[in-house]
Amino acid sequence: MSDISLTFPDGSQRSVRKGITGKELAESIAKSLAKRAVAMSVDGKLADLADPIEADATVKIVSRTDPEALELIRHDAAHVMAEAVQALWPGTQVTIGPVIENGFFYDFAKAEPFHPDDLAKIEAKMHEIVGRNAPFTKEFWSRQKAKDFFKSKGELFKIELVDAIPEGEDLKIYKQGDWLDLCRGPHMTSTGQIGKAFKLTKFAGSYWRGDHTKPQLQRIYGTAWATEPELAAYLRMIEEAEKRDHRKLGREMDLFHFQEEGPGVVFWHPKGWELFQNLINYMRRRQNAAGYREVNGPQILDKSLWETSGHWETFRENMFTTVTEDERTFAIKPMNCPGHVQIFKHGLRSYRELPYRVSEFGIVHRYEPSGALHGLMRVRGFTQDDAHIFCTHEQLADECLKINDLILSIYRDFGFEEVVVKLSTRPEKRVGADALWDRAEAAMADVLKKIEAQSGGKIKTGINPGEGAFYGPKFEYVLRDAIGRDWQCGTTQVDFNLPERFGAFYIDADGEKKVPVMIHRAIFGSMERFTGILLENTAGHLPLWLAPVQAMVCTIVSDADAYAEEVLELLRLSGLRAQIDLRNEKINYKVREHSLSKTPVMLVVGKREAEERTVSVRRLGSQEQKVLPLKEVLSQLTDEAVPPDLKRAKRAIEAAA
RNA sequence: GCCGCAGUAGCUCAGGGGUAGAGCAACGCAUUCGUAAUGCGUGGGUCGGGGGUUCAAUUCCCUCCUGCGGCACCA
Repeated sequence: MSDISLTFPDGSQRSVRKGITGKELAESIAKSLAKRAVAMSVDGKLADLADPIEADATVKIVSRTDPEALELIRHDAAHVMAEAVQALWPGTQVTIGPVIENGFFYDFAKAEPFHPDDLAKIEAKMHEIVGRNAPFTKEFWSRQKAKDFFKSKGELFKIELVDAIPEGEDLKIYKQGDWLDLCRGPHMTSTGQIGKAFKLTKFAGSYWRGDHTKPQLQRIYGTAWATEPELAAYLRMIEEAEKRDHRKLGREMDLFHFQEEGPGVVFWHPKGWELFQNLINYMRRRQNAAGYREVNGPQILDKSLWETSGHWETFRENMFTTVTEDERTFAIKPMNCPGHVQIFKHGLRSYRELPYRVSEFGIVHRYEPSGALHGLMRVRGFTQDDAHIFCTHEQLADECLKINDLILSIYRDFGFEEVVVKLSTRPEKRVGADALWDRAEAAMADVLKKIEAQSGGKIKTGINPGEGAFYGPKFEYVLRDAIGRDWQCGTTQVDFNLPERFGAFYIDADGEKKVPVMIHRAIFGSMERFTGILLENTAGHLPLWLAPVQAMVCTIVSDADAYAEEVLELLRLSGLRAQIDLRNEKINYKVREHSLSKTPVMLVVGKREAEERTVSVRRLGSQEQKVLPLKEVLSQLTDEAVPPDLKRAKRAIEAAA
């Protein structure tokens, strides 16, 4: 029998018998290793320990605590959960149970819904199965055998899965004791390797194959880790995430609320609106500096306009409409683009005016599915930091790159450095000829390459096939927040359709009428949603330039009231958003209250400060107190409160002058 | 929209076939106090809406609305 050469993680090489299994290999290396081994990695690909190694490869024996084993623990836990559910509720069909970030799920078909208490029952049964420590064994079955078997068990979904496996591919069955499942593998050596560090977290509805026209299944989510401290740390992390839920922060900080009569629309309170306006003002400055001019389009327009734009055909079910006394049908705008095209079209445009960039903080309404609504993150009425650029084909790529620069620069101002740019290509439901789509997608693919190259590898890119807007392909900018969640915010969409549909044109240098290309772009996307993201990212600890109330002057005794009023007045004259708390309460009480409402700066004044004309400064999140001269505090705070773009401008002016 | 769960005072929540309770908040009084809750007192609820069962419904049933967790959809 011939030998093969294996390379190990430490770089050493060894010649072994061809067809040696991972288990044999581990045993030949060290008994202790064989004991710890749960799987192996062959050329970076996880495999069962019982698999034979047939060719030269880099091999690592994986033990339970290796990072590679984590997905196996989770996958094995999914299998054990499926066994547990079938043991508790015979007749339940199993479907699929993949590993996901931080855990796993399994989708079941069961006539009776699960009850919340069932999670504990299933968990207990899982512990029992893990305790039995039955080995995972793999068998290769014929298609027919598998189908006959699952048919006899009434597992109709599994039969569909068998049919979906391409001809020529092995059909693997993994057994754990008496229970078995169709599975691609690999698995660890036995159920006992899963350990105890798992927990079922929630259950939910789902659709077979993710398709809402297919049967509804019941999904159970779980999390699993190699060790119990890791599980505990994960559960703590979840708790932390809940604490920074923007809906909770919105209430605690008195920023906004929702109520029954307005599903999906926001009631902004004074402090929330202040924050919102700070964001708008920042964006307005950035856009104006980048050559955009702000406009405002009508909120309600005749149906005919939406027919021309194609919205009536492709977006109708998402639109709020109204019929007036005279029986005209109007729609509340779900997008700003048709309005901007009207502005472009008004009067004759010369090629000299291109690129023609118009921006609008456009309030749009979309009838979103009820189940999609989620705080500020998904609403039915929201403000877009929208803009449209009318340009020539030649200008298109350059404009996309300019937008890219602007977007990335703005995200950096909010501390979002990790950004992924994705190109979404033509969807099934679309307007425009395929030739136009070919052209747009080719141009965008080219720009995407440039974006990646330009960033020096910092920006990751990707493709979302079929997810473009109905009028054109788009770039989606996805940012990652402080706790690792991804949010799609910005978007750049190239549109060869709308200008043509509306008959928009410009007079070119040769005196001919030409149809411009239109670029739709948004940076925050939805101002509401970005506010929510920002709140969760900062856990409510907003930077001073954004905080609705920047400083709270708190008195210790009423003897300091007059001085406190004077401090307040000076703060306000300095352009700071300050408030005063003269209530007859202890300072502990005031500090606690303003800490809970996340006021960034507390300026405490008592008798001493009043006499010395100082203030005691306490920053949110810190117990430290600094007693400083009033003058110094004013200059420090005013400096800190300058928005990042104005700070840059200030520096630029100083450098140039 | 689909599946499941929930809706009780401004907030957080307890209760449960005989028309409701706590803490915080609010209001009043006292307290002038050095960095995360001063004390005492008072007021406040058609128990999400509608319908049904019942002598009696906040409680049980139906239905609608809203929210929550997913799915599907998406900025």
